[in-house]
Amino acid sequence: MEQMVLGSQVYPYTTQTQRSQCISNIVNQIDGSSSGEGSKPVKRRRKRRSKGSSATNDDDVVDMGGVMLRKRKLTDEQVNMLEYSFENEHKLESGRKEKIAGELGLDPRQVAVWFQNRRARWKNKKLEEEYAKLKSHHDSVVLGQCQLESQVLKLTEQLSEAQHEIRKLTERLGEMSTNSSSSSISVECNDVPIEFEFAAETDYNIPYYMLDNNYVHNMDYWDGLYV
DNA sequence: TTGTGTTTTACGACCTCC
DNA sequence: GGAGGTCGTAAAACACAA
Repeated sequence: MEQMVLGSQVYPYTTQTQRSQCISNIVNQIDGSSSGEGSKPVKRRRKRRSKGSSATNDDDVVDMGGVMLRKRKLTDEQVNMLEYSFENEHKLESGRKEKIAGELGLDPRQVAVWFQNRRARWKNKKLEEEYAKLKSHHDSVVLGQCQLESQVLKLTEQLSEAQHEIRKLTERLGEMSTNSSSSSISVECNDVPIEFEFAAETDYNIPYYMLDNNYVHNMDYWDGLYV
């Protein structure tokens, strides 16, 4: 394993990629320490730990040219405890933060950051759940709409066929009425009994139709509406 | 081994509340 | 004004395919 040294700090690396990252980290460190506190507000360079140093416990808090780099990965136990605490209360007041930090051996700032990130993850999850719920509802509405549209199509076809039948019957009745003295005639269309009544002392060419004992439409009115 | 995508930790900027 | 919140993002850590 190769290594680079900056002051008392050692940056180990094994690959060219890691070497480049070591260089990048060192350059960043130098930039950070050399960029003095100028008159205008300067963005402070973020404290990052070096790629080479594996970090799992408090021993990983190292001094990098005056910048303290803390451990990155929390232990499973710490995360479990934080999760448990988060389930009880998503907000983190000062006293609770200090208490958790003390119990877990963490910096209060780390606890605060962990809660901030955890809230963000929780919010994202909630949004995803909400989206899934809305999408499911939307899909079922669309499906219902499709079913209704197909039903409308089917009924429209049936209506058209019925109108066609009625028109043919009317033509036949027109011919028959000239030879008949009856004021009504009963026929069947598609197994549906239809009774035609001719209004007395009125125009024989404008009949009313009874379907299931209900007057439904005048032919011209129907044609005007649906054809 | 390396490139790449995802997750986790950490921070800066800005906002709100007391 | 300070504490603590969100938001956006950097960068390390990690997982995994090629």
